[in-house]
Amino acid sequence: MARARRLAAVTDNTQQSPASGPNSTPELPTQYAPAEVEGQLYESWVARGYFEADAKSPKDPFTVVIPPPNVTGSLHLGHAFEHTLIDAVTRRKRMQGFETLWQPGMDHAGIATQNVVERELAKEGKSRHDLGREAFVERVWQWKAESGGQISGQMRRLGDGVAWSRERFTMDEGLSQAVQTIFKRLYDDELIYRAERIINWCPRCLTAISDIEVEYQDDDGELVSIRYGEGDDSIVVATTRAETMLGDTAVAVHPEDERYRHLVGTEIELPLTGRRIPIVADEHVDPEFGTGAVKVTPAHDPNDFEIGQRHDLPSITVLDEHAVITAHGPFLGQDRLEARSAIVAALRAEGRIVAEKRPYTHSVGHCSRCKTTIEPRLSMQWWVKTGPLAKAAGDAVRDGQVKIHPEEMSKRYFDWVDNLHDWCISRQLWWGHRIPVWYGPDGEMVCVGPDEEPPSGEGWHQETDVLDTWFSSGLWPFSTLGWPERTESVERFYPNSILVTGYDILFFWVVRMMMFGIYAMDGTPPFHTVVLHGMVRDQFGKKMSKSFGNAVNPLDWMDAYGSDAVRFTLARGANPGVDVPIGEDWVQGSRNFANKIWNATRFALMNGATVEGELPPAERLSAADRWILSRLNSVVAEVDAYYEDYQFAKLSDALFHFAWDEVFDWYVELSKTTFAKGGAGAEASRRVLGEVLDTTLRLLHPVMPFVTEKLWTALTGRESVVIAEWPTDSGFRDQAAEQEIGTVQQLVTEVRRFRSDQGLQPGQKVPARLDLAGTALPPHEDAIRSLLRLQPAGDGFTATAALPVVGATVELDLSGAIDVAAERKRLTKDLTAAEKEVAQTSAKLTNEAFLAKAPDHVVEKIRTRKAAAESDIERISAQLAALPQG
RNA sequence: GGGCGCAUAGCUCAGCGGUAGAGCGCUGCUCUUACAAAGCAGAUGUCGGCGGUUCAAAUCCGUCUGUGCCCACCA
Repeated sequence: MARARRLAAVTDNTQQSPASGPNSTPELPTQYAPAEVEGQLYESWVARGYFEADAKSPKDPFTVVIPPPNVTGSLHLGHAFEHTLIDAVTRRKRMQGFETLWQPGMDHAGIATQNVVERELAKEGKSRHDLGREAFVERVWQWKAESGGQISGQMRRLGDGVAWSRERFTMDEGLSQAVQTIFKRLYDDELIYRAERIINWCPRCLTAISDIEVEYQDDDGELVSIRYGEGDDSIVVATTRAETMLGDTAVAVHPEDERYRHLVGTEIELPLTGRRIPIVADEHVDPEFGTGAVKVTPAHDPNDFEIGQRHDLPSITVLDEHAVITAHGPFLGQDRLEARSAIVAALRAEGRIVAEKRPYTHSVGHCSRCKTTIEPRLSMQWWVKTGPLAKAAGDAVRDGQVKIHPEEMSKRYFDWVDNLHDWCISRQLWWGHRIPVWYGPDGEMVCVGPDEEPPSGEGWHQETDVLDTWFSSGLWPFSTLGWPERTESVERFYPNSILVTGYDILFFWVVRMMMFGIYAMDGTPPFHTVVLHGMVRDQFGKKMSKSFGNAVNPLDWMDAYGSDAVRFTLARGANPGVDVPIGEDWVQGSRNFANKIWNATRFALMNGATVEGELPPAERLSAADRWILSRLNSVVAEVDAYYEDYQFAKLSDALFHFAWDEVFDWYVELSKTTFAKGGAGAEASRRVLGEVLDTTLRLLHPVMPFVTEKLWTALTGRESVVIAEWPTDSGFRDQAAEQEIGTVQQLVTEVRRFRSDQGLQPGQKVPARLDLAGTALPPHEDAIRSLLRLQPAGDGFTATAALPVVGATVELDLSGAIDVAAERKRLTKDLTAAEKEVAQTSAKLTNEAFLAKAPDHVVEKIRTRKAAAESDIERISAQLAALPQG
């Protein structure tokens, strides 16, 4: 209450010098309340169309697509992070006058979404088969409607400046056309084919998945050694997957292996089956491993499949799609794990287990969606022949058409594209783009383009498989613009300017976009620059996960501290390509920063800061004014350079320190004296303060859009900072002023230190005499006295302390005796440090080798250091001498 | 098995050849007319170990230890 009354009084005092413009009597509370500010602002930006992009605009385009979030749920902190970076970049570009398109949308996320909806159904005790394909897909669309709404609500909350009117979904009519078009084209170019191969099969999802959807983990298995054959002709194989032996069609040994050479070409009996299988020689076998003999199961192991191909072996499938044994006999109908122990038991009964099973840790593939152990399975699937596409995708980066930030990441990119296997694109799912191929009654196969009628008639039916979800997201940079139509948007906004995404989907997504973009768009890669960011982690650098309990819902933090605070924290942690730890304390810190900006702007408004009119010429400005303008322009240049290099942490930090340490802690404090004096000096400072805040708010806007909008419009009375011009460096620099203010800061800090050490309360007024002769400080005497709470030296003034500093002397009259011991201790410590510095620098400056080889500026620097240390010694000695005895 | 990276203040991280930095945390004093979500002052590091290059090394090279990630058809 008391504070509120005091504030009212202050506001009254400033009535005598009102600011011009519509905001001269601002109604800003003393604390920034994000919740009251953020909500309304976003919808007004949307309503005014700031985020929409016009393909007909004469401005240069700047395009970036959203990495489409899966419709499986809600956004997490990682999305908030990614969106903050993209939003910051696009907001700056918009302010710089580009026709800016941030393309929004979502991904249907085939297998992931199907799984989520199947789980929903399971709660009702149903499976998708109870509904049938059509009804199930309908059900997924319903889910999409709900989940998608939630996601767009979160994006609004974050402040994402996306072109909502252009929002797309990978299962849209238009995007589905794009999918069909590219499929048909690839098919006709023989870059898509159908073939029976060993694929990664998930026995729970009941679909094939691609190599990168398999996650390998070390699992504890058991290696058992089994004797095949009888007597001298027997051979012992080692395996972790005994159940697949029912499908063995050979035993392989290394061609050079002396132990088994005599057996190659012979046949032995496969236990439990009565079948006879050949022993073949194959380079793939490692004679050092196990017994040096491998059982070969072409239908259930990728390596064995290849051995089978080389030796023309049959493939016998013994596991069905659920990974249940199909081979007739005692094991029929058993699950793979059940069968494994049953078969080992049966073999033991026959005395064929020669070495007891031993623990063996090996890498086993799991479905990235449901964690079920992958079953390699021979099956008929659709493939993209990646060779030529991947070559082009690699070359585009190699020849510099596409740049990857940070550059070290391009190594990983090359490792990947240069070793790419063909891509299995068919999925045995219901949710997704159905493959546009029709089969005829006589085994015909017709690929149907988007403008063609599918064949009809007796016996024709469409392929039931759908496409891998990454097939459609690979088209995202141009399908969202209306391709395959040659729309104005395609012409204008392709290629995209940049892509911002996590390094974790470099292979999944970026490589696919590169391949498809170059292929579909006549050799033009989809973007010029790829900016890869890290993963959000908790405050200890641990991975965030629901099961570990350290996952954070970004909305909770946005509710508590505001979106700006969350965004600023994330941006401030965003060093290129590395993971970003974030903790609630840090978000609080950012909220404090927002509040600080809020209050500094309140101060400016209460004191009539203005942005109207030309900036006064340098001759009419005080040293403080020139200093802060000089610094401001340096910071503009610095922040701009950081933006061009996607150094979000650096630019945020630079702004944080400039605003808080320089503008708020010094310039604003100095200006209090100026404003109190009034006159032309105050008039000029009001304009300068307005300028500095105006520019600082613009610079901060891309990262902290809400609070800057509220304050900037209050300060300037203009429409919106969203469409304000991005600041440019005017080139104004004033070394002399920077130095002069630096001296003021040094003096003030030194005297404050003394006051603090002497146990003086911060507010306590102290009579003092200032001798500033011979320095540039006289114009700052009032400010110095005010900052240090120094009163004029009255009649009974007796100096009890004399502080020589920066060539000036400050004499203080402390009513009681000063703590001489404390001060002496302090000064002695400083003196020792200074003497050490002199010793070190002197040693360098007398070192012949150093003088001969070090560059001039380094030598000069050392000289300066030595001189500074020497003058410190002089100063401190004088202070020590001036201390009263006792 | 390959490849990449990291070890700097209590915590999380910048710096990457010329006096050790930031945020948070910590200590002390304060409601000093924008802000206690604040102000002022302060403490804190043989920059993982060992060698080497250099006038000069947290920074470059080698090596050891610890640690993280990615890739791989280890039966």
